[in-house]
Amino acid sequence: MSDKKIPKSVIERIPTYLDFLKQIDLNDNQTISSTSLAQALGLGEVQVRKDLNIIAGNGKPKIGYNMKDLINKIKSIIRSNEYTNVIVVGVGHIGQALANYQGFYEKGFIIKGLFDNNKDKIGKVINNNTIKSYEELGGFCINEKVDLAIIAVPLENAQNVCDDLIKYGVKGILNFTNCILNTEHDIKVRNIDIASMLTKLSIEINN
Amino acid sequence: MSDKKIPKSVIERIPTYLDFLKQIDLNDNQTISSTSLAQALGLGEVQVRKDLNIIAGNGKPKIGYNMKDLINKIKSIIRSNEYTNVIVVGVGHIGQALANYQGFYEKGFIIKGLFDNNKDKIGKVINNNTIKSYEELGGFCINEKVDLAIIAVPLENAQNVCDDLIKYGVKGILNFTNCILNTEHDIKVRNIDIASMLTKLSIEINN
DNA sequence: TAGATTGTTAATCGATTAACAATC
DNA sequence: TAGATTGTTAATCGATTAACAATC
Repeated sequence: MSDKKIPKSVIERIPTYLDFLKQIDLNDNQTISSTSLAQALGLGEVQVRKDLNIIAGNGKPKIGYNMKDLINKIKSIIRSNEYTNVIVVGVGHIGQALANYQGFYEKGFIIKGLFDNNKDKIGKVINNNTIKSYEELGGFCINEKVDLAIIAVPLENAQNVCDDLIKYGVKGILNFTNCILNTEHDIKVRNIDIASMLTKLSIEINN
Repeated sequence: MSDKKIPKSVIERIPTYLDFLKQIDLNDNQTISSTSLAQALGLGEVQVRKDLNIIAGNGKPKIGYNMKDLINKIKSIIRSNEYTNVIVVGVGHIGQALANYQGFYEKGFIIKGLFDNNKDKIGKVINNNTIKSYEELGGFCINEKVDLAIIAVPLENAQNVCDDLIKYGVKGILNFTNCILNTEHDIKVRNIDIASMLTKLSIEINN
């Protein structure tokens, strides 16, 4: 990356910007101002201006930001000019839902493989993906250059799977278990712990 | 609430503390120090001490924190001495996975109702819950005093469902769509946008 | 008493917001 | 030129970390 590091807080907002920009007709609107973006997304307008300056850095006074350019800049930050390969490890209820999830493709992700160690599941087809044996994980990750993996296995297997994925060169993990994954290498991990989300909501309601 | 407001950053960590405390045998260990907690959870020890002070506020020098007391304090913050009723609106792939999710009960949540507007789904039973018609939503929320709801409907219906839920007295919403929900009232919303999570991971990998 | 551990006060850091200058 | 809109610099705010005093 030639550019400076993007602050964590800005990363959090980038998908929101991209989603919104994508849904606007580029023929009708060639530029957009930070003011209108801020209003539509419920953010501060100075914040949006600062974000866009970090992301694209070529707004024009009086005119705003060129939408096409903005979208391309964001896409290049995400590296989503091409599709990114993702695998799902663990095809339980959550794993199945993910395998069927329609939102990935339009955001530039393709589920390339499903893995499970349950013999009854191996070979079954979900949404055009055949469930593979866990033994095939290593070879697959290396051959297909898998960068991102989703862990949706039972809690007790999560750390093992995580260790394996790192070994096989995966660079980012989306973890659906509430296991605190131990990762020494510089791999990126994000956790989605659904029950904890409810817990946090519960606290906020009473806070 | 008689106590002061709990800062947002501390709320984020409370489920982690509780999960960890619960898995320790209370007979073997009656107290725990901030140092050991910090190490186990990969947090700073001063941070843990500050958090626990806000949460419980009765650590004893040389001894640490009484585990039983700590657990009870956290539970009272979550209001999870009793079970909290949750409903799921939208029984697609994600909704079904949630209906089957085993992690809720042990964290004090019970899925009390599943709702969908698809006639083919209404009446079907998932994990002991019969899918109800969307028309029944209002009466159900009011009668059962539902505080928390999970939205897992298609994007285009999300705002409508949200408006209805607010009308029916729901206080917190877990939103699985990538719709930016518009809520004027002081209702708490948390978003789980799975595809955006992958997007953020993608950025971090290249950042 | 001495040492471990807590709680408090001050310093640092990053993110947000405000004020204002630059410019198309 | 005047006005809208950007970008920059400074102020504020909240969270984290560091230093240290209090105490069981």
